[in-house]
Amino acid sequence: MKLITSYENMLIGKLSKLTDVHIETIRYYERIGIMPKPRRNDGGQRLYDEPQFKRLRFVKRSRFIGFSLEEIRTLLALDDQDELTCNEVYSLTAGHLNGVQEKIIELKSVESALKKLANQCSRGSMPDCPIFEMLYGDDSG
Amino acid sequence: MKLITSYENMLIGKLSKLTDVHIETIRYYERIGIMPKPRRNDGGQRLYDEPQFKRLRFVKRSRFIGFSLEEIRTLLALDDQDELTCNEVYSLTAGHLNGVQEKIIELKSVESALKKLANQCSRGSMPDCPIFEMLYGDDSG
DNA sequence: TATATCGCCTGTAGTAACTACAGGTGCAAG
DNA sequence: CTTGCACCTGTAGTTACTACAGGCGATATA
Repeated sequence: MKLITSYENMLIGKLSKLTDVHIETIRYYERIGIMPKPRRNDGGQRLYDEPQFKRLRFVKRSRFIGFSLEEIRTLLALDDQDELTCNEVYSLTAGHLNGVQEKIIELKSVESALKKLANQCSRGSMPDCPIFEMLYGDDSG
Repeated sequence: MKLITSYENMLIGKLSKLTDVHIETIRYYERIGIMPKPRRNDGGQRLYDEPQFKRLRFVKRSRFIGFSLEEIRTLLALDDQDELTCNEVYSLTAGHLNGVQEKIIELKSVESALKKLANQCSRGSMPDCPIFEMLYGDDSG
């Protein structure tokens, strides 16, 4: 009869579902120190609480944004040590934004190359496929 | 006094420069069968010729386009066996175009999230950094 | 009570596509 | 002859997971 899920004493499976992070990944994060070692119950199963949940959610969001685990480690360390200067966080973010924008530009050029390839293709089965020609021939445009 | 570089009996370093593929990567491609085993000189050094050069350039271009090495292996096999049907090549290409377009959309959403983060940041060193808040807080938008 | 099933445990190995050594040889120039 | 660079082999490391294998804990059913 409880409508609100308690964040206390969660087993790993529940944490996994709440955060949409695979169980194996959670254990991996623990192994490499991204997540702290959790309490255990008598049977040795991991028990998580709300702070852990929030931390993992933070990691998930940061990963989605494209931060590497090393960058996330830095962010978490800043947080843990209360040495969080917004400047550092900002420059990480701005740097990352830059990288993402470059990647978008790159992918767009790949996209147009692929479109060109696909358009030139009559989809016949003749031996000199234009796609192949383009990838293989001397002219790279 | 030769203005035209000969593609015959190239050492790996020259091939590397011509194709802009790292030496280690060329050897790696050989190891996994993407590139054939080349001839050797008396000292055991690899000797490459024009067909090898073209093949490597093909691989490079295909990698740039975003084909995986497995996909490239397929393309090369089609070529090697003269079983090249343009249809197969086309569907690989079209499928890949799809993937690239999805990736672009995803990155754009990441971009806008990052922009939002960066814009909200006053770059002070106050304890409650808006970037952190966004990544850490309850509201995910 | 027995058993079946499920979720959890540890530890290791595999994935993609390279990259980076360590330790040794080939080859051309001074 | 020696210096120095390019090349050789083979192995291990990288990123961020993912996938077992083999075994235990808890619970539901027969």
